[in-house]
Amino acid sequence: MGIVRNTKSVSLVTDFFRQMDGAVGVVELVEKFKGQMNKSTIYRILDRLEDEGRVHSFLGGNGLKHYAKCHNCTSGHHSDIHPHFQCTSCGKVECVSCEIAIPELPNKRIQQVQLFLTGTCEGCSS
Amino acid sequence: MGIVRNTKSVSLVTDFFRQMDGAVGVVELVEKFKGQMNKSTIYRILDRLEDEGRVHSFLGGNGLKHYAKCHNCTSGHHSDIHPHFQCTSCGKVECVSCEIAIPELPNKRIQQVQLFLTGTCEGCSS
DNA sequence: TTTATTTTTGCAACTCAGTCGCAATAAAAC
DNA sequence: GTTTTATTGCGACTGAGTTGCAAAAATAAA
Repeated sequence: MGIVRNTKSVSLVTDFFRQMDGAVGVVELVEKFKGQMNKSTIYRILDRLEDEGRVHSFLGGNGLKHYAKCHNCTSGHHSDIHPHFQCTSCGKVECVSCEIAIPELPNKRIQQVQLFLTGTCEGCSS
Repeated sequence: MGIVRNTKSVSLVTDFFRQMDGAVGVVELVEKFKGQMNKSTIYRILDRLEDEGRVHSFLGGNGLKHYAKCHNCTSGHHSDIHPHFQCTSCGKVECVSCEIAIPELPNKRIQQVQLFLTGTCEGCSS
């Protein structure tokens, strides 16, 4: 259904994503907005933003839900599929803008590819 | 530490993996062995089998832990890294024996690659 | 600007995967 | 057979995520 009403909580979250590059775990978002909104509210707003194609979600290396803003997605269709990278040193998670080579498998039709990379980021490897 | 004692529970689990091709979620294992062993026991046995290099674990599309038997791994070192595939129709999860092309990213050192594929398996696409 | 309508929020209680401490049990060693 | 030590069962717990419902806030209507 998407976002219908521009509430204070909605603009807090959208503002956050506007100035946020990279991805963030829901746990951190709940922590960040604790005191400003309820945890259910965050989950619900993120759901709606995802419906609208304004953020996309994926599971981090720990299996926990992460969100990052979309770039060319529309409501109901997420078109920017890309790998995600997490630095083992600083923990930061980011979207990686590169093509994923979809493997051809005999007798299988691949519909979705989730690629999660772990390593050391530029800041931490120096 | 690995498996030190060959208990009834341990052989039930190892027997299961011996005749199991593909991967299985912990939830299904807990369900399968309900009545024969406690859920904590399953988790602990799987941990130890993984330490030993006899099974490997990964997170399924739902973020839940899955296990599959290893082929050429040793205690402390898992050498068979491969993608995993889940059929959206029958739900079956399997290990895919193909090489993963590790993407080169500027200023990043990639240490680990997790590739999870979703689609339709041969049985379900006919 | 007041009232009515409908969405959104807060809250508290819940589900479910996974973990933990500890006493009881079972395997292996002696 | 007895002792030692790993393993198990149990129950309680943690932490992410969900849900129902009444209260509050946003938009639409008057």
